[in-house]
Amino acid sequence: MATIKDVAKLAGVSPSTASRAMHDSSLISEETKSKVRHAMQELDYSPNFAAQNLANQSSNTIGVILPAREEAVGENPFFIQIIQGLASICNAHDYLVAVASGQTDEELIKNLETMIKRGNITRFVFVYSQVNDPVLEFIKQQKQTQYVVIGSPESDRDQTCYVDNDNHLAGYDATRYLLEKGFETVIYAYTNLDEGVQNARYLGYQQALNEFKLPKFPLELSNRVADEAKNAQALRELLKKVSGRIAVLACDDILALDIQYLWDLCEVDPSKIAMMGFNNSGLAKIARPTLTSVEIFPRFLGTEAAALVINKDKDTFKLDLNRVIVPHKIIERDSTRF
Amino acid sequence: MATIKDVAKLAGVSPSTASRAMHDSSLISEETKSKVRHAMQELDYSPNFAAQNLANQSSNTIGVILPAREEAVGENPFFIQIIQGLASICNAHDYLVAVASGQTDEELIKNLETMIKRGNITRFVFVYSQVNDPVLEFIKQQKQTQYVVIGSPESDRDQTCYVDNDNHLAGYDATRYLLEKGFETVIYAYTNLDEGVQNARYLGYQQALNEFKLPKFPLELSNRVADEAKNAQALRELLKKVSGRIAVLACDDILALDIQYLWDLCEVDPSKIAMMGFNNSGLAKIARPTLTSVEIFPRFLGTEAAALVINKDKDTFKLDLNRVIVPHKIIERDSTRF
DNA sequence: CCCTTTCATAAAAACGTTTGCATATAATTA
DNA sequence: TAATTATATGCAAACGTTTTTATGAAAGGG
Repeated sequence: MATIKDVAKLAGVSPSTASRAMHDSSLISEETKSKVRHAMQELDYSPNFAAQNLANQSSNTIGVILPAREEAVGENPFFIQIIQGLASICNAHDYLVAVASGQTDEELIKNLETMIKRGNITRFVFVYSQVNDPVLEFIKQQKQTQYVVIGSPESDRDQTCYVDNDNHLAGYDATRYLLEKGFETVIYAYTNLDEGVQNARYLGYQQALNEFKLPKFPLELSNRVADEAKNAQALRELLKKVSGRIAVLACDDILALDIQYLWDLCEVDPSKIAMMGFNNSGLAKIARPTLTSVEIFPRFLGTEAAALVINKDKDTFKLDLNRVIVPHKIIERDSTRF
Repeated sequence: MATIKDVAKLAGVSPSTASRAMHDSSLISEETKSKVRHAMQELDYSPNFAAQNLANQSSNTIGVILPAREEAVGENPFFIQIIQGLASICNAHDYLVAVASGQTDEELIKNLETMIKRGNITRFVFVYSQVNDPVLEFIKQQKQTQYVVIGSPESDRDQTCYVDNDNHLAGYDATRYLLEKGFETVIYAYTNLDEGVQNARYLGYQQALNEFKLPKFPLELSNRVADEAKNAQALRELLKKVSGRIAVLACDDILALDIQYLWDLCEVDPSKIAMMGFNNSGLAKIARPTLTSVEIFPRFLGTEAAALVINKDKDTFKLDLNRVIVPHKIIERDSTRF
């Protein structure tokens, strides 16, 4: 494997000159740069990461932090697309992407300590966001570390750099879409309004209904299987109060699917009620009827986060790049086509 | 940050002695080792990865390779659990886990080249397996690289190191489970027998039926939404030929769910037909009725792969450790409880 | 034409380890 | 007691970069 010394020798210069030429230093003449470039080509040279890291006292590595809670991992079908996007961009910029994980928060933090201390890793991407996250707290405390959160940061929103969808707007757009389709009643189904995403979508839903001067029908359901009867009961009660053409907007596709299973237990004709979800997950395509949903482009969450975190060292970095909003798109399917 | 020189100075020895002491070299007296250990503690020392990598000409980094095809990523809900498991174990052993990805195979290979050449990364884990995979081919060609495949290697099975479930056995066990429950007809539904997993499960299914001297009923379905009517037709045809208590064993939970949507189009009472799937995905819990499925413990695929790839350098490495089979477990739910 | 500045390059030190070789001391043997 | 061998340690080079400092040549100014 060729080293910078080989390049230098072939180009007839010293290693220091070769190094500077490679970094396009203004100290080096165009002529010499050209010689060095040719030597590099000739030898198929590319610099060694370890040596660079050692000399620069910094690693060209981005740490990506997965949540420790096993459930959290299972729940989110997007992680992998996010990581894919992240790794694509980072790799393309010659950054390595190192995954940090663990079975508990403590273990995860211990692993992060290692990465920071021994690996000189200073830039991180959280692929989740949680209230009172001790892991985030830990990273925040470290000197010299920088991080980007994917999702809506649960605290210090103004001080943290994040990339997210605009869930408020998505809720608004979805609701308007239904209203403009002529549905007179739109129900918003959720499981837990303490969860940021569900809440944001709910606020958007409210805003749209306010603009149309229509009443809101929030419906809290349980996502526990055992509570099915209770859920059906809640749904039945609510349906008694409403009239006209009805649509149910569920906070995500899974809940939408859950509700579709509930119709049997209610005395309504499912084909008369429109359904809509969020996330455009695989489920939406296989459900019957196929489910209208809001695509949120998880891959772009990854690519945008990568762009942010990579540019963090460049001092040209602007504050208004601190938050990136990935757009969404309504994917219309059979569940709202009538 | 403390370096080995600081430790050496505090312990009153030279850096080389300190280094040897840390590696528990037999050249160093127990007394000196103890002094060094104390100094390490005192200074909270831990070695710098970049320096070690440079000196050792090898990186303590495991590359984990995600498939380039976007669909492949979306399809497999296990990736993230696998990576979680992998990262947990690797991090615990002071290995970094670097993700390699790309939008196309070419891009992915280019990124891998960088990791190998510039990053000194020589050990990889494929979190997927594919026939005629150019990426695998590329890694195989490299000198000095070692890799573990998660899933069943599609070629060179005897020469490659892999960790997988025993899908044949899983198919067998699932079928036996149904037969022992008293179902007289077991249908195996699949979408593509060219796919290794579906095929292996099918073979196990066949074996069980042979042992029971019962006829096999393979049923090929399309997973394209547009083919729903065709699927229903195929199912209806098949049902005409069979009798007694019937169970459908689908090659995975998604297909099982798909089939449940099909009952309406057939003239059968769904509550009379048992359903069973594989993978114990989230779907199995939310389906109605809840779906009996075979849990395959994806996290362990990751942890076992990590153990394999980490031990690959130790020359104690035995051939019979070359393949690791992660056990499965039938999770009984309502869809087969009658 | 000498002095100063600018420009282009080289030499050497540094980053934090590991390791081959040399060396010093203690223990053994003749 | 001198010669030999074990045992324990230090020195210095090496890994492949970057960067500070030094050096030489050309150019500009008076």
